[in-house]
Amino acid sequence: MEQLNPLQFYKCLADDTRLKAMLLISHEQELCVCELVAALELSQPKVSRHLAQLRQCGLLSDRKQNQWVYYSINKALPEWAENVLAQTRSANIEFYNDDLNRLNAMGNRPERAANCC
Amino acid sequence: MEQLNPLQFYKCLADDTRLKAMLLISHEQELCVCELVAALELSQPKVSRHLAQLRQCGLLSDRKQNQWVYYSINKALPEWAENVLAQTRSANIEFYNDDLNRLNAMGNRPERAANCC
DNA sequence: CAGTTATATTCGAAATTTCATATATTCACT
DNA sequence: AGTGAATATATGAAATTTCGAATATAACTG
Repeated sequence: MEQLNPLQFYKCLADDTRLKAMLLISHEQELCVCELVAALELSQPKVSRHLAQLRQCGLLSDRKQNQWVYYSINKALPEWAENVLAQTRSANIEFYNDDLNRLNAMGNRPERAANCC
Repeated sequence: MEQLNPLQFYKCLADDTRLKAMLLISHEQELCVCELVAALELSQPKVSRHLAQLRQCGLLSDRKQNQWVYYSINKALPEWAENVLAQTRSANIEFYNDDLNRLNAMGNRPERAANCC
């Protein structure tokens, strides 16, 4: 993958679904599609499509475990982009706070325990 | 003007003309429309339209002096947004370096001296 | 006041993006 | 094999964004 260009980076963040997904994932380290569907109250195909775009542009990584696909911030992101995300996340909690509450209220979340065994 | 929302902010940055204009202005403190037209090699109405949008969203301020309108980064920008711009600008010089060179090569630039008398 | 330069705005067309819906795939469980 | 849950993708329509071209405004110049 060629070096992330700032225009492409900001185009990725210039959509409500993608921006909230990025901030939620950044806040939670890792989220699977069904958790994002519940938190954002959006259709599964819509969420999946935007996550695919974020992965293709190099903003997210995914890992498959059992039936779930977990997305996380790509570790290979340039430092400036990491900083941009961190700044945005910590200064705009009210922007995604409702989504965070729905996430925490969600029942039947996939067990992350399996991650470490 | 209501509080700048991160989605609106990133939508403003998600266009080649607007992003380069923001980075150039951030780099030079202040630029007028004709300087941006020369640096970006774009039509005057196109540059003007994008600058108007950036001003309306609160990213830029303008000041009129004689026949020129100078645009600068809005001092009232939230700190996180200022930091985002600063990070982006210093880590992506190659993204707008050609434009900067054209700006410096430009003859007949309006005299900024009048600014201080 | 006529001409020139700098900037802004309008408007419909073109390009891009987003979306809902339907369908495909993969895996777990029985 | 058969069912259901989680995820991905294809497709054409709808919405949004961007653009060029024409025109408007405002200020300086002679």
